[in-house]
Amino acid sequence: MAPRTTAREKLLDAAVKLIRQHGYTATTLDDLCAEAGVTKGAFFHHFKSKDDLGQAAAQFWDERTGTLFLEAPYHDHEDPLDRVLGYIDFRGSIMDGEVHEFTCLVGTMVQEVYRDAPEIRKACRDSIFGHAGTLVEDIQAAMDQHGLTPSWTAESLANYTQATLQGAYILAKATDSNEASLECVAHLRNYVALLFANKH
Amino acid sequence: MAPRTTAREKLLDAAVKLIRQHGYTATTLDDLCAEAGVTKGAFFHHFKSKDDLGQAAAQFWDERTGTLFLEAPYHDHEDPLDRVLGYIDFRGSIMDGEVHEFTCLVGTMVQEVYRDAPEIRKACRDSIFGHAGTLVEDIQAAMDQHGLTPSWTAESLANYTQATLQGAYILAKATDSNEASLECVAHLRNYVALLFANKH
DNA sequence: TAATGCATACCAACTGGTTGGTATGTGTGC
DNA sequence: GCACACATACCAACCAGTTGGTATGCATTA
Repeated sequence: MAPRTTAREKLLDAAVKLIRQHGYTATTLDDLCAEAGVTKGAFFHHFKSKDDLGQAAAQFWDERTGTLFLEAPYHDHEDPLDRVLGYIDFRGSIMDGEVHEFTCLVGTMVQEVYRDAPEIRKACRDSIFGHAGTLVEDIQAAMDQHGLTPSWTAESLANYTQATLQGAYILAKATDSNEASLECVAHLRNYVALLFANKH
Repeated sequence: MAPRTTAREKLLDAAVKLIRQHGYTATTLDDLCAEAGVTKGAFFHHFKSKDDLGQAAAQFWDERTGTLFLEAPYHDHEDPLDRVLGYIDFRGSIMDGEVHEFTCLVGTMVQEVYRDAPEIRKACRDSIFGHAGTLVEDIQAAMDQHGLTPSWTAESLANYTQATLQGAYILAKATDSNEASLECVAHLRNYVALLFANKH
């Protein structure tokens, strides 16, 4: 990925890192500027307020992760079910390194700001549900291919994957480890496999 | 439940309410004292610091929710699988009212403090995994009764229920609604039902 | 071609209000 | 009297945001 050169991009990178580590409120403007290597003046040249930065960070996160998933190998499978299972496997494969490196910016941020910063909440919602939306087509295709007409929808299953992954991140932060999180990914994979195991 | 009479209990109630609404860091000592109807002097008589209150709040949450679940009707089922499924149904039945009323204090708090307040992180971990632990016996009994010897463990399935519920709370905060959350509970229930649907 | 004016991207210092916490005082019950 | 459970007043540090400035680039004009 091209190195960030502008102050705005540096601040967004700093926001992704520090907010995942410390939360939104505990991350101060001074922290962000120090991490980005710019001054408060530069900050306020690009952002109207701290909340403006938070909203931009959620959108930036959505774009960046969107690119990551767009280029992920699970799209290469021909079978839609393999794509869905491959997506879950991919999510597990990137649950590595320091906890803050693989946990989610928007899931972290929305927990504490959902009442006080509606614009940030909406940006977080759009990121989470927008990302879930990228899975719906493959899930629906797998349902059609298997002749499934269950009581649940492709959309609710897609949302469910995001909920369990967000919850896995909470377990990671609670334990400061990825062990319980990876077990959750295995259960999620098992659930999807079970759903489509039934023959029609 | 008996009304809270001491300042300490009032502060803990205030902490549960305000931290679920605003997050830990954004909830100030002044906010807590105002909500509890006491002064800073009372606060610091009972708590050494804000972080001390945070740790006590996590423990208080664990005790209070422990009592709630201990008295929940799902224990009445004779069949252990019915108790597990009943537990999930119960979790869904209390996902009602204002979002902050049914979301989780410890899941909210650990997201932002896990690096900066290890004592709070541990109290949150103990609450989450301790609560998961209360399900292990029923899950194991259901496994034994159904003759299941899967690759996963009762403990990992118990942890998985907590992860998906925590994630469901994140979706609730992102959408300011319980709709997506209840769908997640339905998927969780479906998964557990599927696991035990197989005959031996 | 050079001067000028303006826009942009910053910088360093500053500000008013807030914050977590401290010091001291007071009332009550034993 | 002392311990306890508070209340009040205060403090130093911190916070988000502001202010006045500089440096640079670009378009326009003479």
